Amino acid sequence: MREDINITEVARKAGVSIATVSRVFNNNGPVKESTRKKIEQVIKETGYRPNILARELAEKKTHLIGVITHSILGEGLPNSIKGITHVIEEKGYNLLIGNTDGQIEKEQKHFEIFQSKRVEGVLFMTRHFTQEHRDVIEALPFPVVVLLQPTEDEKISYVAFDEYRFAQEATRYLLDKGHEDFVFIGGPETSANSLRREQGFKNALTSAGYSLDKERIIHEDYSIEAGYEATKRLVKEGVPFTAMIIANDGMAIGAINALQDSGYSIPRDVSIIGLDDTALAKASRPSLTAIHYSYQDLGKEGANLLLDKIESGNVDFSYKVLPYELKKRGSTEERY
Amino acid sequence: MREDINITEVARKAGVSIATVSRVFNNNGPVKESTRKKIEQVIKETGYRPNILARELAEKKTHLIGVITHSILGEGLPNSIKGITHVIEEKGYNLLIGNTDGQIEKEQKHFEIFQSKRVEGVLFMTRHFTQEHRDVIEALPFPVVVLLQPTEDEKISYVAFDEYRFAQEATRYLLDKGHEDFVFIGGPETSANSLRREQGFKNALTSAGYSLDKERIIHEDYSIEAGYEATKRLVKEGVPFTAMIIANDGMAIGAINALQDSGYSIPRDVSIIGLDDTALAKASRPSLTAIHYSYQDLGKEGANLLLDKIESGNVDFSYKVLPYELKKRGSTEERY
DNA sequence: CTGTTAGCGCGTTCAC
DNA sequence: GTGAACGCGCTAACAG
Repeated sequence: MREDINITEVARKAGVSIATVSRVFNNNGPVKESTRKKIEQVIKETGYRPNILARELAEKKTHLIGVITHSILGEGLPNSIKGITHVIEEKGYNLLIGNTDGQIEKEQKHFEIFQSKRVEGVLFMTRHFTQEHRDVIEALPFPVVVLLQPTEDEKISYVAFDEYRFAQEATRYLLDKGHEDFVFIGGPETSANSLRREQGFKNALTSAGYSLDKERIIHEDYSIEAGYEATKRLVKEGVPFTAMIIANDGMAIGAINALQDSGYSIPRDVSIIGLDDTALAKASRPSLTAIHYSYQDLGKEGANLLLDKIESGNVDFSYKVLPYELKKRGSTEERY
Repeated sequence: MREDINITEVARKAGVSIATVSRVFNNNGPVKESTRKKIEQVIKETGYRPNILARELAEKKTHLIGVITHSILGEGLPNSIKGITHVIEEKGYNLLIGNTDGQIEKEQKHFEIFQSKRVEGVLFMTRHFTQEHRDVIEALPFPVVVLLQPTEDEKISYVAFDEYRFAQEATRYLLDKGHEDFVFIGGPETSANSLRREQGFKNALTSAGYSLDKERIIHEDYSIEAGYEATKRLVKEGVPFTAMIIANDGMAIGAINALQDSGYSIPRDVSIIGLDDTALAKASRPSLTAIHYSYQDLGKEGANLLLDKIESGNVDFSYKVLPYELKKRGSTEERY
């Protein structure tokens, strides 16, 4: 482990002033070839790297983007991060990650830390976007783009999926196939997006002239086990149904397994659509018909929007709703 | 969006000197209650947060930990990051992420960027640990802990799993059950850990007195599809086997599906063990017997080791090999 | 209790 | 071509 070295030290070793070292390292201003060589030599020998903190302090630019997220598990966030880094690293920015585990105090705390770190912008993911968030964000000295949630506000830009609409479309797809008895398994009620999916589901049914019993709407925690148990319960209680719309594919896999364990055949007896399409969907037997959307694009679009705000000082409100696609697979199509 | 404000401005508004503001904000040194109140008032009104760059420049501490990783996808990294942040955020450190996509030039580049950013230490994940890495790391002015790879060196500390041994143990488990005809599906040959698993597999067989044909060892890209196709090929070619050891659970799921599609029953006709246990393993039917190990613990242990080096200046070599467990499930046990 | 001042390491004038 | 000196915002040491 070498010692950290600074520009003064390099200048001393090369017998020049720091200004000249700076000129060489940043390749601006004229330097005699011989002194350039000598300085480059010293830089190589010492492994000198300029202290970016000092540079950034002077330039008032940190080239730092923060991401605040409620969860780093699952397929969503890693893909988003991949999309984000792809965009920002190209422009010389680095990524700082703050994980909140869904706790609102931690969200607040990370905004403060990031402000102190002088990040130039933040991409913010949360399960629920509230008035409190709006107030906090508007008081921040850097732009924020919200991911995954419409801000319902003409001020804070966002990039999101149309959760309501794709849930509606998935439901209509099964309605069109003649199904009448539906079950919806959603995520926790604290998830705004799970509620939007539920609304889309309900709307599709009611506008098709059906009414809903309470027992047909269930909330679970997104886990495979929860999907399994909930479905087992439905079977045991004798609730009649031939179609399931399930908020994520983990729970959908659980449902498939539960039904098969109970002697049902899929899709002959029950058709299932997952509103989420991860590796699990393709792995299961039958494979899961699912709504597909790209978290990587979410990250990319969010990062582009944010960089635009940072670099051109654009404070205008804008938003982007990303596309989705219904991937038809074995859980709805006979012999697919 | 508010303006960024600095300590001088706060001092001016409160009619005091910057030293007093500093004392109030950092709660050190004595300050009269009335002036404290006034300063706190101004801080609240202005939303002032100290510029950490300046502080860190003065203190020569950044509280920044870098993670350099070859992939941010899959279950491994997110879990590692969760473990890492859990440890470091408690001590006031933040996480900077650098993704290399497995490209060696990017690894080098990120080490340089991180050095410039004056990170206080780096957790380094790579597919293959080479002499070149050793040289780079030893010239760095901050400690590095390697994750996932033994450094085979008494200098660079690491935390890893015992890939060789658990592959060996998995193989022995099926040997003990009487299997004689094995197939091994590994990851890409550029992955040192995949090779270690392969060695463990081979050793178990040869030390039990069996020899290996080449065709029984296959390398694929870890995807479900690749596992499926490779297995279909084996069946088609009529290679006889009753046991499979597969490097990750994605390919194992592919294998299960391929065998079932070909009319085989698992585990009656073929037993399968995955050397990796993600959500997929429990979701499949039959569920997958797999070697389980914790990436979250990997992150935690790595972070602890690194923080120890950072905070107590401990440069001694040390390493940690994490435990694993064979989770027996349906792909090896009849009616499990 | 409170203010003044010297660095922290760098980029950037402005002279020479 | 090159160097001296200032400023970025803050902490810490010292003075009062």
